[in-house]
Amino acid sequence: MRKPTEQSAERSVPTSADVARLAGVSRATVSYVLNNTAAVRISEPTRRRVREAAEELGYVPHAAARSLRAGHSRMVLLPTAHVPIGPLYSQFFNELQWSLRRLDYTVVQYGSLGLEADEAARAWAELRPVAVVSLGQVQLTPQGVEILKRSGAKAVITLGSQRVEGAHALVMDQGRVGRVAAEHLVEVGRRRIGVVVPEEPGLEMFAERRLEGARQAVAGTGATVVPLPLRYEEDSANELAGRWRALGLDAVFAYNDEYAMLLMRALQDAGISVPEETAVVGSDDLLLGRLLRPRLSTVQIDMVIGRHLAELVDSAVRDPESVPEARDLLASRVVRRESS
Amino acid sequence: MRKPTEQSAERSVPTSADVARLAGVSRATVSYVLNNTAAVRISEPTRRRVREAAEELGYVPHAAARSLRAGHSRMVLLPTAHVPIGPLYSQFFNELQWSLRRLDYTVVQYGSLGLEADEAARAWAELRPVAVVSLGQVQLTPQGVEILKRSGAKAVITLGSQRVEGAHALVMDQGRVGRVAAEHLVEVGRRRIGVVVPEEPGLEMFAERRLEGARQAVAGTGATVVPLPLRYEEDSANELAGRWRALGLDAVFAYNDEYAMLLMRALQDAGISVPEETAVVGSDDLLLGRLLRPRLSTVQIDMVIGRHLAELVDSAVRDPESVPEARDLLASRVVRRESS
DNA sequence: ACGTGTCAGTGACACGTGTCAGCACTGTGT
DNA sequence: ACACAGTGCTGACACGTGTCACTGACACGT
Repeated sequence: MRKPTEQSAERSVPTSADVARLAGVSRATVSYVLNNTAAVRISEPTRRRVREAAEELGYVPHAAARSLRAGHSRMVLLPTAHVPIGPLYSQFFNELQWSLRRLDYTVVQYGSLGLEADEAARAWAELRPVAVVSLGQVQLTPQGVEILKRSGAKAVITLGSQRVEGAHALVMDQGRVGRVAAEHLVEVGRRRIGVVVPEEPGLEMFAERRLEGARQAVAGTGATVVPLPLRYEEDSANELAGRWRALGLDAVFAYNDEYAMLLMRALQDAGISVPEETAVVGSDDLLLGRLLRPRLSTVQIDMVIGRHLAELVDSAVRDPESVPEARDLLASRVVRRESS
Repeated sequence: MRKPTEQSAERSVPTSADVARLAGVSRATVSYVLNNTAAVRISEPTRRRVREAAEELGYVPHAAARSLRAGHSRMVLLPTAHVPIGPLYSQFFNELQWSLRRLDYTVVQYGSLGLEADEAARAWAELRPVAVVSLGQVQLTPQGVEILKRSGAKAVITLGSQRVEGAHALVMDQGRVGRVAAEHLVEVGRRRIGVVVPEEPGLEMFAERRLEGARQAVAGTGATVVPLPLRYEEDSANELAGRWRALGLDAVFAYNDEYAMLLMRALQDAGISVPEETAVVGSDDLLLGRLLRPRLSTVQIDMVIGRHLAELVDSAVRDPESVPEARDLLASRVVRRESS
């Protein structure tokens, strides 16, 4: 009764030593049994005793101790700042998470709101993740990448259009979205095509690429592209619609279904007929776009990036030297409704 | 030149021992300096040498080792399954993250997609978080709570309308949203009020409470409430609109601006005039709702929960026995536009 | 009686960190 | 000359885990 092991220290969390004591075996045996270590043979009765003891104590291994001993973890860190919204992102994210779990990684999102670039990198490095996937919300510097790699990260991967020295990159071909939209508009006979460029921060890298894609699509067709800065507010849209005739456009690719809806309403309120006078095309195929009259034409995007990205992570972890510089084509097609 | 410490073991992660060696001091001193331990006095020149050595090696402390030694962490775990979308959630989430950081907690989101309840709890427990905030996407059982508490979690907090034995709860008064909506509709003279109940999984707990709130609001006024199951699809909305006249409703609170927009369009297509024949009220005050004609009336919700929740976490960690059973009123008001 | 082999399990170390007790010096008062 | 306090630093332990080298016990063939 002098040892405080049994019930007196009730509130301390059980360790594998406690399990070993209860099962009457050594700690090593406990480890072998609970991890199903193949190279060691333990008799079935002993296995049962260990498992029952673990169950009874409610033993849960200590991840930190485990990865400390192992010298590495299977943690993939996903820095998060302002959560982007929308079903597309949600789908991508779920797919990434799911695919990484299948590959036996643990996905951890780390809130990095309000941290400066290298400060953030240091915070991430403390967790010793095996890989870091940056969605471009926190700007990653080459120094940041160096910090992470030095801390043992096998792979640092940037997603999107940014490219950082030392990091792997999965380039999303956002340009493709602009390209198919502009191609469609040219095909239906439009000549002067506006391209909405959102002014909201954090969207630049998508917007710029889509604009660029549209430019490529019209090259050599005689059509032209005009960038149109727009904030996601009614006033901004009305202001733009007010000087629409002066711009002399007969079509607009509006970055997004949301921006498209906003702009289309403003155009109609300003007396501009859609699609006769101006065609409107959005992107993402939101259900809400189908509710407007005319129904909104849109670019439908297949989000298969999640699985690609997961595989990129895995191969980069296995062999950090291989730099596949993957590129995803963002398979996308125009769904023509009534607004174009 | 026989020690592989300097450049030959280049690729190994620097530890505090390496820093100590380079600075020519003991490891203890390094720890004291880098943590600014108040109770120990170290001369300024030594401090500088240590800091410079740490800088030169790119030393980053090992969070796992640290929390292993400390016996506790400042990690708040936020299980994530299907990411809910929408600006409201985004705002809440950023606020929570920000507030917890100010209280010196580290927020970690853990992807728990596809895990069963207690399996998930065990996975979380491995990380030994000091607190777990469950948003109700993964159903938490009393056993799950027990597992977490036994693993050292000081606070297990559920957010939303679920309540779990053993866990603290921050009850969001979702009923309030339904209440103000229904009150408004009664006030403008409506008598038979439909309340849309989304059939999508994961929304039940919100939907049920809002319905309940609407029921409370009409009690004693002579008005009645009719629940209307609806999927977020055009077909479902059209089907509902097709039998609208048979339902004999003169108003509907549609759970959401999105559902409201969907339903309103279907009603109009079915020849039912809004708001004359049927008034429509949504919730969340999406910008897009203002684009429809008539403009959508909506319930505007103040999301101040983030800070409340952070404070609840902190107080629960400080004194796990205190059970404040907090309740948030979801301060909300109707913004009347043209659809009601 | 002795080497050889298999089975079932154990003891001890290392991972990187924080902290406690203690040690060598130096000044300071008597 | 000695006690005493203060300063600046170090040695050693503990946290919980995985794994390697090793040990007793027993069976078998000669």
